[in-house]
Amino acid sequence: MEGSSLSVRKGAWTEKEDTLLKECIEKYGEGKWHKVPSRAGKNNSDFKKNKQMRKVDLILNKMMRLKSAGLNRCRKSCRLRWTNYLNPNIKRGAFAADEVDLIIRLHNLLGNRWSLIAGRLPGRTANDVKNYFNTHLVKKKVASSSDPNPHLNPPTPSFRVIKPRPLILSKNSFPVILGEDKKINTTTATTLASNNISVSANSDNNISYCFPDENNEVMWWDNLMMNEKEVDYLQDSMNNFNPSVLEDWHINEELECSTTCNLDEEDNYGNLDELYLDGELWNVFNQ
DNA sequence: AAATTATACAACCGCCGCATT
DNA sequence: CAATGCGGCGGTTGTATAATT
Repeated sequence: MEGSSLSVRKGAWTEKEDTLLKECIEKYGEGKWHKVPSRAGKNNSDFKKNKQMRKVDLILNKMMRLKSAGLNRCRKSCRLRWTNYLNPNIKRGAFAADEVDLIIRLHNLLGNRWSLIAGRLPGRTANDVKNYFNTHLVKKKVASSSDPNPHLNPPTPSFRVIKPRPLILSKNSFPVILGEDKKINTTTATTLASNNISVSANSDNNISYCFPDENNEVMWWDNLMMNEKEVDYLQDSMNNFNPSVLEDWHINEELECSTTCNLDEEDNYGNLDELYLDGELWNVFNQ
């Protein structure tokens, strides 16, 4: 699949190209993919030239694509080859049963967001996950359909995709914060506490959900597993919220503040037992 | 054994959001 | 503010290999 001298190579990568790319990544690190084709296949001294010379190099490389000595590949091809194949962190071999289980669960939650799904499977790439799903999981579902003409009447998937919903709300649609008694209503507290969801607000009165510990895998998972019913419940609470209850709650105009809600089973109220003005807004989950 | 079909997965394409110019 | 370039993503295709006829 050799193209003309001015076009970039396509198709399968050769060993030589792989070597050039690996050496380039080892030398310069990942990223800056637009620079990779010109960097790969050159020795260090070439890149100690002055800025102007490097610019000339780049132009020349664009024209010549380093015909024989360098890597005649576009930036996207380089990135793809590295992220999907050459990266030493990639795990090879068949998917384990627990990995498959996780893929199915995450796909139910996230839909075809392969990069997100792969992000929870160490060593697996989005392409791997996508390929695996399409070849091993989708076909099984389709094959189970009894419809003789799937083109006219496509089979209904046996799984339901629940897409995550953004949970950032304006002050006037948010039900949680009450007045000086530092209490929140029962239903909201129950939902929040059972999902370990925290609430945060900045000085513009924009209130957001966040997860309590972004480094805690179990927490992350628990919160993601919040099902559609629970989300509906929460949204419903928000829709029925009376904004007047917010009036007594003062947001420090200088500092950002955040709260953590825990359900108190004794009086069935969610006590606002943590409130800190540390100037640091909790990491917002979604925008 | 040869031809055909199915499968697996590497790679490409077009689009998008974001940052920079 | 528009244009441009970049990194990244998901859908789709291409192709080598395996399985079947």
